[in-house]
Amino acid sequence: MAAVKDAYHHGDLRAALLEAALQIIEEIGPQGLTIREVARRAGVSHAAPYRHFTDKDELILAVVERGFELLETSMQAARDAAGDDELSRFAASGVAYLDFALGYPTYYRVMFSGDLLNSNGKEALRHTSAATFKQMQEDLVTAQRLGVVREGDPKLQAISIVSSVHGFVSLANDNRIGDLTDGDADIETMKAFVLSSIFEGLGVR
Amino acid sequence: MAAVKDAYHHGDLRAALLEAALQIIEEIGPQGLTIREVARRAGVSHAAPYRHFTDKDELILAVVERGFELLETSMQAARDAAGDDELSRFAASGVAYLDFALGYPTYYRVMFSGDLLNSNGKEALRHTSAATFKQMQEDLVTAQRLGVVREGDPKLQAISIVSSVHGFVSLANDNRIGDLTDGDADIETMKAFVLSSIFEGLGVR
DNA sequence: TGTACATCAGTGAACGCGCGTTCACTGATGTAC
DNA sequence: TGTACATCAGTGAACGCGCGTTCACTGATGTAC
Repeated sequence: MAAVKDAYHHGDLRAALLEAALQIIEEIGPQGLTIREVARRAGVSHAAPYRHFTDKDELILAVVERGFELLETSMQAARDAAGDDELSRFAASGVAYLDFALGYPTYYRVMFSGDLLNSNGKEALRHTSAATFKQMQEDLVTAQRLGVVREGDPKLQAISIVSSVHGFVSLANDNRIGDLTDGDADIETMKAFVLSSIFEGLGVR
Repeated sequence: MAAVKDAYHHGDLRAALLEAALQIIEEIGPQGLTIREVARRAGVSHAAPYRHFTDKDELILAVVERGFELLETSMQAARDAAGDDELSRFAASGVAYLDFALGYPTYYRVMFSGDLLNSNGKEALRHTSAATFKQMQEDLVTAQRLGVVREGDPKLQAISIVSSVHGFVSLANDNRIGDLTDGDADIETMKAFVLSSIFEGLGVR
């Protein structure tokens, strides 16, 4: 809705284009994301985006990168805010992940749906998510050592956690949960329940 | 690879087109699914599919329907094979669901990704999945009554189960699990672990 | 069994469309003097 | 402060492409007699 400031020398067209891209994915879905529509929403000719991105994939990748920055920042902030207790820090970053996914469903979708990216983008994504996954396993090993999480293969435990979380936010973000429950659903209650089920499964005490 | 039998009067072009559609989604992804490519793979002109489907959406919907038939059949078969014990029947149908999703990842993707369907298709999907979900809740109520599942809101329990399962198969089918674990992953072991985590979370005994 | 004919599955040319990308251009902005 | 000029962000026309869909057609098949 933001009025175009100046026809010429937009100011920050790059950011406006990324914003428009998110908006499109949110309203129409990933298949509606075209350079021309992005330009349209930014109030600019369809050739203008090429001043800022060499091609469509680069634009999408820029959205993904911004999303990962946001995610990493908020997970780190949650960790820091949780103090010194390892389990608290671990739980806090998990909750932050969930909050990010539920609070920025469009980012989440772009970052993890995969359908949008070409192979280069997927490679970048692979590295980032592998790093997060490694971190998670280390946290689990620590938690096991502290005796707050059941002994077991941390890789399997991590897969199980990621499955629950990814499944829940995917369902929530696709509005599938409303379908399943006939609208009789409080997302916060469900979030809490899913989290407690995860902890239950890990044998957290 | 199957040779085209006859140029004219194909025999069962309809089935061949559905088969081709699945193949495309498997190899290229949903965004590669076009009427023209489907026709190409079936060895037929790009106008031929219109003898069997009024438009592209109808073709996709036909794939989805065949997928749901397969799913329902195999879940019912698993139930029947599990005997009289309610909990066994419930667990068996859950395992059947997982096996379907992992054994027919392409069907699963078409059926649950949502990106492929227009609004009519989504409506059909909504009804089917709502019915399955209702059934699941009834099973949980029974299991609670029998004292094998922890007391609690069956809707929340069901959401938690569906989240885990959907998350796991989504990750597995997108090859995301290989990314996360550097290929060091046995899908069967993971499947078993995820299932046991679900039961753990439900307090099954 | 043979023939005439209706049916209907598949053909191939054509349509309009929106896409990604390119290119010569224009004119606003910033800077050196 | 004023002027000349280089820069470079955005324009709009144009390209080739693959898409979904339509349409008049053709020729193989099935059937009535």
